Amino acid sequence: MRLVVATCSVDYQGRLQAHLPLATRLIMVKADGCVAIHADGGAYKPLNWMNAPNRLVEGDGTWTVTNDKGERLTITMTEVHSDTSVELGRDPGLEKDGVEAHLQELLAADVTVLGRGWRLVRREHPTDIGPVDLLCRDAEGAAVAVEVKRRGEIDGVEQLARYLERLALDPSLRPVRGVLAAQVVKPQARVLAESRGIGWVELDYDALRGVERAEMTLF
Amino acid sequence: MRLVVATCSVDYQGRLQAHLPLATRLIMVKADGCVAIHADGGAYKPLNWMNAPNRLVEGDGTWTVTNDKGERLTITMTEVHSDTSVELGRDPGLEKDGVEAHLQELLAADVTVLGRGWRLVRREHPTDIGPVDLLCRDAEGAAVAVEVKRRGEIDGVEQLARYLERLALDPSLRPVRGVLAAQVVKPQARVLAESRGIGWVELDYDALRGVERAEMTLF
DNA sequence: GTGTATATCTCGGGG
DNA sequence: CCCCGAGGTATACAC
Repeated sequence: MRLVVATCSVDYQGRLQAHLPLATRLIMVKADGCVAIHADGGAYKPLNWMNAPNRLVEGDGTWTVTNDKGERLTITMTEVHSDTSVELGRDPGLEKDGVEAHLQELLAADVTVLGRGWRLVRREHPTDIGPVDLLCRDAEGAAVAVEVKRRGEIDGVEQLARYLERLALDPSLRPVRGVLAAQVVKPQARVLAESRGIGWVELDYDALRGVERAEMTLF
Repeated sequence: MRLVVATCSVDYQGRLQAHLPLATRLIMVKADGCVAIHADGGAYKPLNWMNAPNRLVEGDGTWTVTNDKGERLTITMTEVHSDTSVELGRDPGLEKDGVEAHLQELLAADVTVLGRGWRLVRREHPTDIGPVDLLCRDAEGAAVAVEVKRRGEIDGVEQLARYLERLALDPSLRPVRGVLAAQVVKPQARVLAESRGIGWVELDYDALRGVERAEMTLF
């Protein structure tokens, strides 16, 4: 990784046009070639950047970074305050827990959390516009499509509604109803869901995990 | 801005739980207090981070960053390879051109681009689920809701459809139709729009800007 | 490659 | 503060 502190102006031309007036900034060049220009604030997002793969040409006080999509980043430096490189090596990567995929796993392991007597037919049940998170049958044997979210918002309801439209075309599933399952279901999402005849349920992640742990201990 | 290169492991607990095994990384601390841990690849996004405002406590080989939302980032360093600080000063900020807001401005300045004889009623016309980008009247005086996007995709059609549902409840607007206006309208979006009776139009950004420039020259 | 969904999204605006 | 919408979203994954 190369770290350059320089007084510079920057121009980006590609998906939009953007210009940074002259100021002192940090320019980070990673091993994969990506370039990021950071100010001393504004969370982790750089002011400007160019992802890999790209080509970096260092000219006289000007760096030009281009890629195959026709994007171009031009850094014009009036003064370079420091220019250091450091070898970091390959990173073992981030281990996550508590994202939607995990929530879906926990639910799939015991869909009776959603309703007494329910059973799982299939995870990631395919439709022609994308996969439904969980396809279940309720105690009466009726099909239920479940959309799992960390946060239940309007777009989750829309997504489920689109799937329901498709699933309803399959005679073996009809009639099919939908349930939005999330740790939190926002008020707007509740309103929209109810107005479309879609159910919703809030999940307790820690309890789900506790249930799983208890069962793993049991067997 | 402070830049520390260290061999460290990292744990984050908050919106999810995440762990980074021991490896050498760059730790960036900005003037506003935000902390980001970068590997030597993976675009500009850090592996782990903590936004401002927060509290950073430096202990013996361990940094602990906490905030009021109950999030906690713990960095355990086994070796510090370098630790430098640099004064960057306040950044003048990014100037953008070519984003949706600008597209909407250009369209609002001349809605006849969308249809002969159209006139603009209001920009950001409010509904109870959000504002419609442009509300117009066509040559016959019928209401038209226009959703402006840089790229017209399925979610833009859904968004406009939701607005149309609401607008149709207003007798003074009924009947109201919708048009998705974008520089590019994706095939799926076209299909979905047409199946819902929503129109779509592709815009030439440069031409729009040229028209505006020409008019500004004229008057 | 396009298409679809997720994200500790980030960021900004409005109430 | 939350809610909502845009983003050069980025990123992963399926087709």
